[in-house]
Amino acid sequence: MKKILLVDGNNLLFRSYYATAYNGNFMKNSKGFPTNALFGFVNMINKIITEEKPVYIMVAFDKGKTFRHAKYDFYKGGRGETPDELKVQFPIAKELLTYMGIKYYEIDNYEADDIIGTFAEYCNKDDDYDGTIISSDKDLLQLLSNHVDIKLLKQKDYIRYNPETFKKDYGIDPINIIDLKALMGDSSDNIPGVKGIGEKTALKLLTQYKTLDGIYEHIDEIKGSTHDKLVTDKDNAYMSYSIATIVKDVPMEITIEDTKYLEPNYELLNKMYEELEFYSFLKKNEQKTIQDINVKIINNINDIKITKECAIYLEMDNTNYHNANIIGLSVYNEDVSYFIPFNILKQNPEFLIKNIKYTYDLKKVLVAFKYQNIFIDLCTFDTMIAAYLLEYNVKDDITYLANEQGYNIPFTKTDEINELAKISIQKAKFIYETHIDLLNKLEKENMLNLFNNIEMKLVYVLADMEYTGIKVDKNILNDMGKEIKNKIESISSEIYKIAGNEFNISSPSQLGNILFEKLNLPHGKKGKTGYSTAADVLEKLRDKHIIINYILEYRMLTKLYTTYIEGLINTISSDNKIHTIYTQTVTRTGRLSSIEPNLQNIPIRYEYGRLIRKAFIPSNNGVILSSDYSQIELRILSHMAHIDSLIDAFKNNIDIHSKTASDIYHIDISDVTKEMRRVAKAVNFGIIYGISSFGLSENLSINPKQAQAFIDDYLNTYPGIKEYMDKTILNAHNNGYVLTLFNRKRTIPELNNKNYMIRSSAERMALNTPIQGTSADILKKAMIEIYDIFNKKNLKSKMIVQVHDELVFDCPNEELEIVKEIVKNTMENIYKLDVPLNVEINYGINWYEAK
DNA sequence: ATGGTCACG
DNA sequence: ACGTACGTGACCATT
Repeated sequence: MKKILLVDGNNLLFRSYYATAYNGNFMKNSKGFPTNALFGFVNMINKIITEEKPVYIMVAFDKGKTFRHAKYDFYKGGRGETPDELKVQFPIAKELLTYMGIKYYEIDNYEADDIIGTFAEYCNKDDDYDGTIISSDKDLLQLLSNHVDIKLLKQKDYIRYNPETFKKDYGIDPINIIDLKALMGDSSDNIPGVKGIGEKTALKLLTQYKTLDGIYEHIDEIKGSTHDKLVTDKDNAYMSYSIATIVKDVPMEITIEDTKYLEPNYELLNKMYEELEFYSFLKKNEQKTIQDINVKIINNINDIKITKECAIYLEMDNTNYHNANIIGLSVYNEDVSYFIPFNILKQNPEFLIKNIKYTYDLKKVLVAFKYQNIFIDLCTFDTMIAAYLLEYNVKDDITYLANEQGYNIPFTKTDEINELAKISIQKAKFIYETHIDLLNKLEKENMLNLFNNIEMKLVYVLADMEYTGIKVDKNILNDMGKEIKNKIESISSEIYKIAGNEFNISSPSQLGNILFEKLNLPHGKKGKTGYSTAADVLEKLRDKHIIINYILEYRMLTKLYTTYIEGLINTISSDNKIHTIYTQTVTRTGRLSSIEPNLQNIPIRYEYGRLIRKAFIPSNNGVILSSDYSQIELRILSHMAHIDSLIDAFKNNIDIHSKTASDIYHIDISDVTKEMRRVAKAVNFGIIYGISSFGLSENLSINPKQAQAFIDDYLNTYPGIKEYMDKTILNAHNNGYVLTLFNRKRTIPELNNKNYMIRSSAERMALNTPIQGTSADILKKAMIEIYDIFNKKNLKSKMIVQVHDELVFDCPNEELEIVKEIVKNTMENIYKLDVPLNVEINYGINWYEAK
């Protein structure tokens, strides 16, 4: 059996163009030639080839006047024009394919679909071949057969359909997609369909009568308005049917054997990549040679001569630097390129560290050196941070970024010191050579304050927090673990008894089988793999069967056991502390995240899980002190949108959710019930997240209409919020990005996506990011300031954990009062908004008691 | 490797 | 009619 890939070239190019284009502002090479669609296209083709390993592959394009109408009209604002910036990329795509060793076809007056349809038909007629279609266009589903499947591309990944899986999902045979389209139409394809009939009605009709013909044969059995609509639009339905049908007999003298995937012509391909400035693709085809730098591997500390600022790259043997050894240090500037093995380095690093100015992942360097009792404090430029702020793709391995920037550093992991030194020094070289460019870019974006005064300073704060760590009482975790384990065992046997057999309760698919097949409970939404057994689905089934309670209990207990008992115990170091790593370059909003372990999601909402916090204790006699901002995001929103009534409420310390409740229910605040407050709280969250009636309705378990009524009431009460939201979205569309108060930038290419769902999601990001991001900025500023004050006052107290709007301190008893004062004062006054910031402080003998 | 689930703000 | 809340990370089962 030989496999042929049938790639929808038009679809791929259009997708990648519109995924990354916003208002004429998109990727071009330095000559100004647009390259955004091509970049995605090449990426996609490479990915498909790695994943599918085809023997045969062809790419189809539309050509000439397409009679099944402009599928992409929607994008073109009805003008029927493909944007010039996209048009010019088509010929290049075809040229690239040729160099890649891939055949492409375009045939006068046919669409890509038809060529694919014809190849699909070849596969159906010849048992030697199987075809796989690559496209995001659901039209092509009609081509599914025993010999043809499809990889239906989604935003991030794909779904693979064959006739069976398709029928399972849609309830009709693939070929009836045509009948479906004939009924429901397709606006993106200019297929009218029958007016007033949507997917639901169409599917109902088709399950009963199988085809369009079937429906009209039994038209008398169909009653009501559906009947009338069908009669009125009969002609349209049949016309739509013919438009929706993909041609399977395009006259062409091509055979599958013609489409054999050939060896690429690397010379021409690379030349083209050079032209397009696709350096990251270039490297894949080149010999992985190492540029000849004269690297000196230092054997004697006295051989080192450094007179000016240099870039360094630290080589370690593990990505978790709390548990890793230093292999050596590369040092680079125009005059020197050294590789200093660890045993030499540790002899006398003092003279070196004052010249360390440019790094990649400074925090890693700081922490690793702290473990060696070496303290660095003069480095002011970190490539990783700069690149993150400028929205480059930043990973903890520098090689990715360097290669994306046109460098050619191999990913090879090696123990051989000469080779390692050569590779390592190139990383330092990359850091040295690019720092000015990055600084210029930061300046151009008005981000120097954010970079220098927030992010770079924060690196030192975080390094100290990570190195300090938080002390953990292992016995408490062990004791809880024993209790939880017993509970899990008895609940499991209870579940097996009810189910009638033993199975893996942790397997969603096995559990789904038991619940929805064996016990016949009503099932809700289904995902790609089967029925959902998520907590919100099970919650609705609580009354239907006692097993549900047991399962929810089992879920909670196993989560606690695996993640918070076993998981945490595994991360405790020999000093009885947990040393997390705060990732400063991951989130799209500017928040931190915490890994290995994640200390930002330790249970708190439910009492039993919350007990885990008893294991987090002060390092000596003292307290764990926690300080958190109350409703910081709502305050920021009130500030940014200038909502006087909310600002006043905050000024007067009025409970904001009750205030909102009184406003949207139009009652006095003293008459607000708990339930009203709960609803108002959900609405407030919704506003921050970029509200949708559906989202709110899900959250509150009410119907979307009621939810919409709440939203309308809210926005009528606070017209300023509505204006602010409209303005934010409009600006986001115009610019293609949003900013926080401190100029942190988030580019959102999906704002222009043709898909309503994706575009809406982008708009919600545009609404949420300035709020969440500004909150993150403020937290970071407060952390830096508190850290400085603690140092200046020589306090023993330590900031040890950050949880987005909360800081946690390890505080000796004698410093309790001063720390309370410093922390509250600093956090509340770190930045003046039109609203006051309010901080609550709690403390106790462990994290649990600090509530 | 990826999706489902669930822990947090 | 579409099919949804924003931002994360860890673990398990499954491919």
